[in-house]
Amino acid sequence: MAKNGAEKRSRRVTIREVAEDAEVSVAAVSKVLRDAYGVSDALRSKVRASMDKLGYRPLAAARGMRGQTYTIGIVQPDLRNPFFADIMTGVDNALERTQYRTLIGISQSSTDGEVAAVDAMIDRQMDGILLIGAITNRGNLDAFARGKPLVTIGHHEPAATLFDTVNTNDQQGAMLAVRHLAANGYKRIAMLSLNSDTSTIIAEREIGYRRAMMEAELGRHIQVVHSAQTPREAQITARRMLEPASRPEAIFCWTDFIALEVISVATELGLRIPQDVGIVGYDNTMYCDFAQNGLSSIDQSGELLGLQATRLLIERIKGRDEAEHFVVTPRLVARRSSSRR
Amino acid sequence: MAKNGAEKRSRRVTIREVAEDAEVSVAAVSKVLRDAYGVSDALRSKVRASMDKLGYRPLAAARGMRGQTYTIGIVQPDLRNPFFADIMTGVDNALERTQYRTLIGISQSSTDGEVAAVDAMIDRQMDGILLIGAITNRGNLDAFARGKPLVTIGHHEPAATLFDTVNTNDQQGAMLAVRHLAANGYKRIAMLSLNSDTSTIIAEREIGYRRAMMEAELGRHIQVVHSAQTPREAQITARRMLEPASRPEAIFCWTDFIALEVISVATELGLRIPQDVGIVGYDNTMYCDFAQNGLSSIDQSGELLGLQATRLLIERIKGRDEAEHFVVTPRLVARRSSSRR
DNA sequence: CTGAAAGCGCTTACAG
DNA sequence: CTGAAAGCGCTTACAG
Repeated sequence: MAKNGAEKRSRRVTIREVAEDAEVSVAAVSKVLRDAYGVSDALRSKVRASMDKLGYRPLAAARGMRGQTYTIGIVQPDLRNPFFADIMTGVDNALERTQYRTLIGISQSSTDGEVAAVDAMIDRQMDGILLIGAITNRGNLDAFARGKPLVTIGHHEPAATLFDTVNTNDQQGAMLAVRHLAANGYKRIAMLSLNSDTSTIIAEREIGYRRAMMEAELGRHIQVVHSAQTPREAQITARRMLEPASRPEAIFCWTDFIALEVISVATELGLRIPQDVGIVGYDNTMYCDFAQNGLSSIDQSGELLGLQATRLLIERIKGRDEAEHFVVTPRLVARRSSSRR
Repeated sequence: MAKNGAEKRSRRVTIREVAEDAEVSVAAVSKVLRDAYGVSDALRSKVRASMDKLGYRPLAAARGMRGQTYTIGIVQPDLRNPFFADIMTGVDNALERTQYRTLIGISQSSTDGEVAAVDAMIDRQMDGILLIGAITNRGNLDAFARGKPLVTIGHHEPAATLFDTVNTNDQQGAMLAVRHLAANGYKRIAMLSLNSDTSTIIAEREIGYRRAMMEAELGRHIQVVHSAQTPREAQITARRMLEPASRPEAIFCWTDFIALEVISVATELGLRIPQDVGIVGYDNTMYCDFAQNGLSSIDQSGELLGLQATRLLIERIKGRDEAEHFVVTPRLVARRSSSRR
């Protein structure tokens, strides 16, 4: 069994060996490790020297049994969405010059998957959890938050008290998209949304879409189509939407990723963008800027969201227990895909 | 300090409470948990009932102190490269119906970052480590492998004995790309490679490129240009390569991601693809298939790589200690970007 | 300022 | 088949 391999594996240097080498107590070494108060400079440097000499590294799991593991767990639904990389840039910036490391878990875009992923993080003694694109209900989120400090990104729960939320104003983001398309002369503007009755950001974007359509007196053209987020499903849905009989003049997509699929299908069908169909995405990921895409999109500052969420999480870990709810104002970035004028 | 928040946090149900509830010993509960031998059905079901009743969840960190954590650490250099998602699909498939979970760490594309990321995994008691796109030297890899079972994806080290490697034949992949371009009438074929003197897969691809160019009697046109993998750097390099004076007829890019940048810059400059410039990428990620890209690419079966690497890692965890080196044959997928004939 | 001792939640021989 | 006890590598009161 595991014995063979394990036996041969090099034993770790422990805090006890460092203590022996430095001729101090184990407790003293622990204090140096944690930068705790009440350690003389002489003792500290003696211990540091022994640590270096022996190549000591603290075992996070053991530290976690009593104190912290200095690890933040990030739970994310879909590795294929490049927006996640933007968020992570902000997270990394916030964590620079701290002892914390991040570990990423994938929630597989289902409620069960999300619960399992967060539970796994709690079981593995993360000091705090950053949950991205949550789709589970308030009850579960509260339960998570009772287990560990919790901050969500991309989930609206303004009345939550046990955890913090970080969002852009998604309703406003959708309104920016619709107003922009309307200003460019598009009237039959459809929305290609995510097939989810649990995502609050999707709900908000749909509300914004409807509101802006009404405001622009295009209420009779309101059409919301839902699709799963797999490339395959998105493609099928796009193909259906672009059939000549019912083709909208413009499509507002809930994320860039899906908008790129629509551009692809439209291109295949010989449709010209933006003349035959206008397209606006969401997230303003790096793909929008490629000349072959030229995709207009709603920028929600992923980097800022990641940065702010991480700051809030650290505060929570340090003991804050009043909730904070942070909301960023989105911004439209117009490119070729929607500029008919 | 952390006290306030921590004090309020709900205490976990421990193995001891389960034992009390089921009126058995702690050791008995542990055995049920691990599906160990020597437990009667009666005892097992009694314990299971108590676990469910109390909502018991084992604490991985505590298990790890003596046994396994049932966690596999995956270290990866760049979240923006979509090829990683393909690998993860294979990993997840291999782990289905096992107790293992994955946790992903980012190595920031530097040697120091890679060492730090792997060390962090070891400190956090992962049962095994999957290292993707390694750039560190043999000595460090051996040191990692002495700490934990280790398998690499995308790193050639055929003589390694302490860890397994999983790769496509990168030399062959590059040769496929060049032969395909040559067959399509391109002669001045340049390679846009990664700025790295430590990546063995890059080295192999460059060797393959040179070999195929010689074979096609295009040796005088050999040109290898290096760029960092940030979108910005890639863009600057592409712009330089596409200047009229020195423009190659075709560019073979070390990864799709970079090829998309080249398509973007070429499109901006008004160059037609594939007439004015032919392009082939590597990895055959989902973006290749978008009609606006139509990017020919070398498929290296990311899903298979992930699946096989995970299987090997589990074997290592279970005790295997002879090295295995798995190599997949790459395959060219031709699309519009290179089809001049 | 320093250290001995208890304990975190598990697993592992070992004895019965 | 079952259980009492030691121990994994740390941190945390507490005493000096």
